[in-house]
Amino acid sequence: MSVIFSRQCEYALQAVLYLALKPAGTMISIKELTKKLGIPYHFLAKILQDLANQGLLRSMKGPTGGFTLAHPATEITLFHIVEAVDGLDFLNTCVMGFPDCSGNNPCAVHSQWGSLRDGIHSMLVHKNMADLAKEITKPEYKSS
Amino acid sequence: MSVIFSRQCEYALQAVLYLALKPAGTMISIKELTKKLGIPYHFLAKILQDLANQGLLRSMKGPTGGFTLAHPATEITLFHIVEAVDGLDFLNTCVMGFPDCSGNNPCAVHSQWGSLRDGIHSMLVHKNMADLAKEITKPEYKSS
DNA sequence: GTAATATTAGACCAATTAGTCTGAAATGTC
DNA sequence: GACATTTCAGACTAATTGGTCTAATATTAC
Ligand code: FES
Ligand code: FES
Repeated sequence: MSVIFSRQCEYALQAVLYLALKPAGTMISIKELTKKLGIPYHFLAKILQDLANQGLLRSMKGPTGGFTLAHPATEITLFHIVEAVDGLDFLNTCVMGFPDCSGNNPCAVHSQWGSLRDGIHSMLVHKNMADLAKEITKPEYKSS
Repeated sequence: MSVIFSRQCEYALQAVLYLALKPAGTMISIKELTKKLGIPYHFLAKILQDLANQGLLRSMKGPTGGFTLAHPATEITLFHIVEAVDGLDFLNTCVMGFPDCSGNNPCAVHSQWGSLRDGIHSMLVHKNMADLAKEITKPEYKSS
């Protein structure tokens, strides 16, 4: 199992971060992304298409075509991507799997989990792509 | 998607908690568990068998048979159950899906995720079944 | 010992998620 | 306009997880 987010979502996060590192408006092809990030070509294609349809990315066909951020990197957060790919269910589901995660009918770890979840939530909301681009040290993002 | 743990693991947590509410040594049948907790009978059977094989539960066949905790409720933590069912991968995998989650090659949210993860980890370790049994208010656990 | 009741074991099926393939449509270059 | 290169759309396959079914075995009660 992956941690919290689906693999699809993880790939989306990685790819969008890669785009954020390029000068605004630069078109990046799936080919380049798949080569640098090691994500299966056609799978990534579908994910990016989806993000484009949802307005997070812009795309263009033909040679010199590719994908680019649809908004300034400062305005795209991790949260936007997670929301677009996996949805927001993780914000109100119970760790122990009980159906109603709320103050009404809390499980025995509800309050503790609540604050941890808030922590995750705020991490996602406060980290925008420009921040991440500045902090990233992974080599696959750095070369050319 | 479930939050962090597989559905199997969620069911295990719910079931073990149910056992912890009964006087030590009381044998509880799958039938009772499945009725009270709404978990599919045969699926739960497999999960409990597995927990028994791993030494967390004791089981007995025949009428008056069933399952019971193999150790005092104070000595079984959420962590023990998660470890037995899902394993400990969640403790060292990257939120963004990168292969190596460590200080060597951290992603841009590694340190923040690290402390949140530690929070989850310590929640699991510090909550034992006796604690949970005391705190639980869910009706399905309370009636006889 | 017989019958009833419970777990055990393992094969099996269903649903979801991950990943592949093919062909069409758009765009840039010559 | 022909051609190469790219995304686009959707059907398809593979793998994992969730869930079902059946027959066997152990135990209790009569
Ligand atoms: S009810 Fe369990 S985490 Fe909210
Ligand atoms: S490297 Fe991403 S969370 Fe550790």
